[in-house]
Amino acid sequence: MNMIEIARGKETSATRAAYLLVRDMILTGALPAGEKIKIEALRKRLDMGASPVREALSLLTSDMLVERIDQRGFRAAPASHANFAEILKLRCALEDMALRQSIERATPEWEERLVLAHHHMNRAKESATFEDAHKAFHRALLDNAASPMMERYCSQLYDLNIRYRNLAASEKTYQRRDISTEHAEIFEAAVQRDADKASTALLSHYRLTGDYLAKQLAGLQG
Amino acid sequence: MNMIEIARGKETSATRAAYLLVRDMILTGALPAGEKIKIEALRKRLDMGASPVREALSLLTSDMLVERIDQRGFRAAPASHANFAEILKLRCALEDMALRQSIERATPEWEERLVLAHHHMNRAKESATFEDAHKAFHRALLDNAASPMMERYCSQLYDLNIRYRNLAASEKTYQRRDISTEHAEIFEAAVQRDADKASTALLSHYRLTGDYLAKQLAGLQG
DNA sequence: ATGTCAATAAATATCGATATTTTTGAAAGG
DNA sequence: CCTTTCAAAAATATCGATATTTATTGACAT
Repeated sequence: MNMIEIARGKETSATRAAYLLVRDMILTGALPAGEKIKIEALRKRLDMGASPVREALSLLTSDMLVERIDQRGFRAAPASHANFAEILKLRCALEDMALRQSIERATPEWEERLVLAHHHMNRAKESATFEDAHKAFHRALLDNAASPMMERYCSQLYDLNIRYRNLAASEKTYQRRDISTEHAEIFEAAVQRDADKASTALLSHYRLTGDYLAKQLAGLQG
Repeated sequence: MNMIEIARGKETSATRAAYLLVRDMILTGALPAGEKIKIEALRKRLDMGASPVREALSLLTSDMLVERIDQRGFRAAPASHANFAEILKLRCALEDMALRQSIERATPEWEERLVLAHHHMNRAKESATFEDAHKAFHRALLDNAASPMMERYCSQLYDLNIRYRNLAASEKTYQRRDISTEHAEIFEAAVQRDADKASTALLSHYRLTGDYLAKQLAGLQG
């Protein structure tokens, strides 16, 4: 049973299966940035009708992973240095706000969720589930802001950033910096409910990663 | 010839026509907040197949004007005080950033665009085109930030706010405050390239309008 | 009355075929 | 040699019909 059948089996609707699969294809670069997405080819590859594919692509527009051009179909969102810089800037602004709001509303329950998310991430080091655990940790940090729109924006920006990480990873070098120390710093500050310290640590984490990635992305136009 | 035919004639694709029409229906309240949107009914009303309607609704999901629930269709995004407060907060944060960036990059060309936008808005006072001119003025303020994602977010949030204004307008009272003075203040500060002053004026404009609307929206849950 | 269950009705999701539009590529003209 | 033009090919957009899923109703038991 291949990935497509698994996704179709698990997910209730063909549209949702297509959404998740295409999303993954764009994030991993299987559908390269800026490239035209041909409905017919995708339709066959995913083994479903054109309607759910089109609908999935329309939904991916929300996430700024797909661009829709009236009467001439869809394309994977282009990647550029300028776009990457914009994502970094917006992330810093929004996550600063979300994290402060999260800490402001801190409860023992949130603290426990955070402890677990951090633990799971450390546990998953080097494993295939690390990416998921990492995302879950970052999500848990902001969760408590109880601000659905902000969460949505942050989640979208996280994914867009992952895409650039994957783009950079296809270049030769690998991350050297000790990420887990940075995560621990953010985590400790959040648990201590020190918003300034936590935010500073989080933003510095993003900016360091950003600088690092920007260097790897030298082959990008824009 | 009715509105639908006009929209279909002007717009190249049925999907785009549906997108604009349904968007308008939600912003004006013709499709009430939180209400289920039945494909078949819309399909007949817009006189087109189900596919473009579904696709338009999927696109409106980007704008947070429509919610999609797998296997049980679409609904107009619910409205609540909490949601309204969130929109206001995000607008303030993002537009502050965008306006400062816009002013930082100020050029004579931008200044001229701003002058015109402000003039058109004043000219359109009391006219049916005021809403468009008002939106154009606010857009022009942020335009020069040259940050497509930020512009998109700001534009989305502007529309979401308009929806609440329309919701409030259906209540009895009307705006008393002198809006044009506030606009003039923002405008003058921007032209003087005083970012702090401009941002303060803009945010105060939003917060005053926000407070005013919040009072009108007493009939809302949440 | 109240809750459950099955049968029915309604609505969504999806398919396959067709109409429209854009793209391609080769021939003609400057 | 470069542009323009037009027909063929390819791709998108849309429709109408059908399969699936969810919601409703009313009979029946508690």
